[in-house]
Amino acid sequence: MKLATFNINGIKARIEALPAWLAAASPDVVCLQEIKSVDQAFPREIFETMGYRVETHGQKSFNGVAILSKLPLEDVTRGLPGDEADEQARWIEATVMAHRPIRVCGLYLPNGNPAPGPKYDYKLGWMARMEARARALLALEEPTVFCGDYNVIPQDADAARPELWTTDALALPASRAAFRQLMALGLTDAFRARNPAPGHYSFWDYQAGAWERNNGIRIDHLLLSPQAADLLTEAQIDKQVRAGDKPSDHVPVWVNLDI
DNA sequence: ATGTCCTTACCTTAAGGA
Repeated sequence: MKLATFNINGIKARIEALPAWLAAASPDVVCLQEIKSVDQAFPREIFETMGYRVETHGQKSFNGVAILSKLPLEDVTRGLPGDEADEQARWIEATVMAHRPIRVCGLYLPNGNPAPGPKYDYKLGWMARMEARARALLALEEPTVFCGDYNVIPQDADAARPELWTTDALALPASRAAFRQLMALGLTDAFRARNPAPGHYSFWDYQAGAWERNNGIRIDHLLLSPQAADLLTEAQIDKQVRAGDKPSDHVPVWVNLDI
């Protein structure tokens, strides 16, 4: 099963690039972030025609996540537990009915800039809530994948120019500590596990010629439960998508699971 | 670290977010 994560930075703006990548890459399941659309406005027919089931958790203008799947989905839930007052659409879960069921969580972790400040407080609070949710899911000891835009550069090796990010919410020590704490629950960073060398990125800013200079960062991750990690055969970044027509500032990251 | 992009709205232009 090929499972991908892709921050598309707006479904309306990516209405051509996303189907083009789906047709070329043929993932079985894709978690999308930043759909920037309410559920009713999401162009689901385009993807249904391509053989995908479509589950969205959107909001107006900002954020919004979705799962596209060629396999049946069960028990779809929306929203990250732990704060009834949080109205930002950043979390969706579904059980993908592969040969063996696999729980997939699609997430768009808050950016947190500027830090310090209320946005950074929200980021750290959100990460604590995610850790609680991950802990509960991991206790089930089933194949589970947490994939999405984490807005965290885990290590200096995940940035072309780490010195540019030292005061940024994506790389501050507290952000990295919260990410490490999540990993310490027993998760495997799929891409890093299969590609230990530095120099692989999933995001290049639109500004200042970041793509042309390969000034990238790796912030889109698929974290695997032990039972999912046992199934991992391959993990890749579709870097060339960033050079395509009207690209997102992120590119797809995907894994193959032997399931 | 800002040479851009996306979305919305008091919509031929600015703002907020990233």
